[in-house]
Amino acid sequence: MQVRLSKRINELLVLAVLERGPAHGYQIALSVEERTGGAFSFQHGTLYPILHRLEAEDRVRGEWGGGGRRRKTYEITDAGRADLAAGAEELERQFRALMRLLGGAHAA
Amino acid sequence: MQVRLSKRINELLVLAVLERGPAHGYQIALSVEERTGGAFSFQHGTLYPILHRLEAEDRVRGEWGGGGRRRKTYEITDAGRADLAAGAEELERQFRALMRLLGGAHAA
DNA sequence: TGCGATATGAAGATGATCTTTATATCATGT
DNA sequence: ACATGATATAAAGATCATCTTCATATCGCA
Repeated sequence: MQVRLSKRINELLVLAVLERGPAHGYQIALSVEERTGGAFSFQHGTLYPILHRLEAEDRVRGEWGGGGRRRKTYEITDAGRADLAAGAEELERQFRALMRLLGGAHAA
Repeated sequence: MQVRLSKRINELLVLAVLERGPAHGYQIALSVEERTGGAFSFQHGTLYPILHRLEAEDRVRGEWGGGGRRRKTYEITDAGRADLAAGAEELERQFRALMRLLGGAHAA
């Protein structure tokens, strides 16, 4: 698997949540879990490094929010949006190829 | 992600190929690449450990084939077939959940 | 008799993810 | 006032899957 699928999926999940509007890390984790019906979730030791990577690569922009509480709000950048669109398409292509091969194996 | 998706996918790819009939490692690698249109492929340093794991867990059965050439032919077991069916279904469920979230992000 | 393809496996490196630890604020109950 | 649990982030260390490389060996072809 040339591209690490899990890594890519994790990035896309974060970007997809942020496409709906800015959020901070904790919210993103809750959102992913809720919006995938529990199929995907983040350990916080996984999520924050991903956010830092996305930020370092300008796919998201992070800003420390005011108000006592130490919290950082992220928003998706244009580059992030483009990456999300390309990634979602590529991922769907990959999964179709995968399910074609697995397809005969399960009922329904 | 509670279950490592890539690991699971790799196992299912191998099992799916073997469901079509016995094969040895090298053939499995070619088959996966061909049948997924290049979307998935194995490095041999990845494939053989997977086969050994599947064999140790009785999801496949390996037998050293005769004929000079050192080659081991694998066939899927009943447990492997059951695992494949369950895995394919679970994977499709996960994929649908994923695409629901990513869905708005790409054209078509 | 080289060379490339076929064929398998072990060892070491890389790196993504998970667990743990640390820190700190806020809301709620008592 | 104080404890507790939820919110919130991050670094450090452990684990483990995957990749790269090294090692071995046969087969077909030029």
